Amino acid sequence: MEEKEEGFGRDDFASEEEYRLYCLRHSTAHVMAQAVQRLHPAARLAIGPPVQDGFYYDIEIPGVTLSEDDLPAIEAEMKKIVKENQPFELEEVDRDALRADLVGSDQPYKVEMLDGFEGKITVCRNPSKKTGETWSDMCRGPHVMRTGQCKHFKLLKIAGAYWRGDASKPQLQRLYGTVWPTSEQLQQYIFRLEEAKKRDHRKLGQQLDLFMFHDWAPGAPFWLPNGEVLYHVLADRMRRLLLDEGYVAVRTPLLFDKKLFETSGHWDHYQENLFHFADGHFHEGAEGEDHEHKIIGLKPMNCPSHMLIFGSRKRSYRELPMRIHDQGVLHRNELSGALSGLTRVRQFSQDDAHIFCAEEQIADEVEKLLELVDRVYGAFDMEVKIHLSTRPAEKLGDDELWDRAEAALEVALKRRGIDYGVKPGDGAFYGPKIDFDVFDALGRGHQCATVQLDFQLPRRFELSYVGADNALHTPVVIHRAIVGSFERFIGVLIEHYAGNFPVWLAPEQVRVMTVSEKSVPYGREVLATLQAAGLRATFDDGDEKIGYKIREGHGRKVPYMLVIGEQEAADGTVNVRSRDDDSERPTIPLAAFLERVTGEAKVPF
RNA sequence: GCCCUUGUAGCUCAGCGGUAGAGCACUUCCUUGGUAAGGAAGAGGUCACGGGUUCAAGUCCCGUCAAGGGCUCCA
Repeated sequence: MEEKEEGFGRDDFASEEEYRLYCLRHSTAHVMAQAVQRLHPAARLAIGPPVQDGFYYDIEIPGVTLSEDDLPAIEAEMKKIVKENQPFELEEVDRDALRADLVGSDQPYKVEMLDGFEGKITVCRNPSKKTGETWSDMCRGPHVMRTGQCKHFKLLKIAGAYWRGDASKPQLQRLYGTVWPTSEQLQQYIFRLEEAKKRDHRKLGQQLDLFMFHDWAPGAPFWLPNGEVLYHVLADRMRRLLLDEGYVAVRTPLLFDKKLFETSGHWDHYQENLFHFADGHFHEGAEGEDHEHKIIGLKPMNCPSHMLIFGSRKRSYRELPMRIHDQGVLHRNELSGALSGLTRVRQFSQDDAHIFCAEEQIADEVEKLLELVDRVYGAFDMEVKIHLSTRPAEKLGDDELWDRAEAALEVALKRRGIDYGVKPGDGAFYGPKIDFDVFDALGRGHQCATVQLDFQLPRRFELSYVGADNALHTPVVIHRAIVGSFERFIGVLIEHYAGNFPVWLAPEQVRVMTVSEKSVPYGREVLATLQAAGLRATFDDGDEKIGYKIREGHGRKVPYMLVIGEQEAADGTVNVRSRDDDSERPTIPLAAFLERVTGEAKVPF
C-alpha cells in the first residue's frame, strides 16, 4: 500500500462501483492474511493490495513453504473469519508504539513500510467476539464494514514474488484470490476463467495442429502446416500493405560481429538478452588483436542492420522519408522462466520497419502509421487504446529536441482525432513513443503495435543526409510495428477467435466430405474446383459415416463443410454446413457457394 | 535467473514401493451408412533425463532439462 494523503477513500475512485470493489477486495486480503496467521502465527506480512478481479497478499513464513495444496485449509479458516463477522475498525495510532509492536512481533516488512511512510499512521483492527482476540494490520484502508461481506471469495494460486519487486531482496509467497459482491458474480468470474482456459492458444495450437515446441529448442516455435498458413497469410499481407504504403523491403543478416552491437549500444545495455558466442573457426587462427573479432551474436532487433543500409552511401533529403521493412528473424535470450507459449519466445519475426526522416516529417509519418493501425485492427474487430509516452527522467538529447518531437506526435494524434492518454515519463531514453493496447474478444489488453522515435541510434551510427541547404543533417528514426511479433500476434488471434478463424485466415477453409463411396468421384471434382479457385480445401473421403466426418470437421473448426452425396452429385450442387451457423444447411449450386466463399476469403484490410 | 507446481502411449489422464493401464487418435478388416462418435482386431511406453536409497522405484530422495503459475527483465 502506497502512502497517500490521509482520508484515502471514496474521492480517490472514479466510480462508486470501483470504490466498493476496492474495499471488498482489500478487505478480503485482510481476511486471508488473518487466516494465514491463525494457521501460521509466525507469518510475516508484506503488502496486500486489490488487483484486477481480486487481490493478493505477499507473505513470508520462516521455514514454511506453502503450496496450492494449502489453499483449501486457508480458505476454510477464511470462512470461519467471515462467519465471525468481525468489524473492520480503522484507527490512528502512535507511530513509535506501533513500530515497537511490529518489531516485537517480528514483522520486518511492515516495519520497513512504516519507516517509509510520512504523516498519520492507521491500523485496521478486526476484533472477534467468538475468539475474544483482535487481529490487526497496519493499513490505510478503506474497508467494508464487516468480514461477513467478504463471503464470495476463492483462492486461486500461489506464486513467488520479490519484496518490493526487487530480485536482490527476499522472495515472498504471493497468495492470489478473487472476491465478488455476490455469489453469481463469483460464479461468472470462475466461468470466465474457464472460458479463457478453453481458448488458451497453447491448447488450441495443439488441438488444431498449428505449432509445437521441443525441448531441444526452448522458446522457438515449430510452425506446423496449419499454423504456417496463418503465419504466411499475415506476414504476406503485412508486407504487401507496407509496400503499397511506400515502404521498401529488405532482408538482412542474422549473425553479426560484436562490433555492431557495440555501436548500437546493445552490447552494453542489452547483453543479457543477446545470444553471442565465439566464432570457432576464427578463434583457431586468431592471435593478439584479432581476439576482439571472435565474438559474434544473433541480432535481437533489425534496427542496426537498417542503420548500416542507410549509412552505406551518401543520402539526400530527397530520399526521405526512407521506410525500410524487414521481417528478419530475431533472437532474444529471454530468461528461461519467462518463456510462455507464443506470448514470450526466443525466436520470432515482426512486421518491423524503420522510417528514416527529417524532423519536419515526423508528424506526417506518424499520422500515416495511426491510420494503418486503425485499418489493421479494425479488420480484426479489436479495440485499440492509445497513449503518448513522454520524456523520462533519464534521457539523452536536449529538451528542445524533445519538445519538438513530443509536439509532432501530439499533432499527429490530434489530426487523427484520437482520444489518447498521456504517460508522463514513460518514453524510452532515446525518444518519446506512442503505445497501443489492443483488446481481444475477452477484453484482455495486449501490447502489439508500437511507434517510437529515436534520436540516438542515427548518431551512434553517424548517419547523415544532405539537406536542401547542402548541409549535413542527422535523420530521425521511427521504429514501428503494427502487429509486432507475428508469433505473439497469432497467439492473441487464436484466443481472440477461440480458434474459429475468419475464412480469409483459416488454414482449412472448406472440407469436402462424402456420404458414401458412390459420391467420391463428384467430391473430387468439387475439391478440384475449389482448389482451382485458390481456396484451401481438403477432402474427407474416408469410410466413416457422415456424422463422424462432421464431428471431425467441427473439431478442427473448419468454416465450411460440404456434404456430398448422390443427390448433390446428380444435381451439381453442394450441401453447405457452416461452422458459425449450422441452423441452415442449404443445398446450393457449387458455383453459388464458390462465389460466396471467395468473397469471404479476401483479406479485409 | 529466482520461488512454487508439473513431466506415464500422438492427445487427455489413472496408477504413488512389488516388475505398466483407460478413453480418444493410429493400423488392418468388416461396414457404404444423409448431418456432432458403426463394429472387430491390432500395434504403440527404457513411466523427461542422470544419479541415489531399497531385496525391489513411474512410485521415495538429489540433480539436470522442459512446461505451467508468478516475480524480474523488456536497450
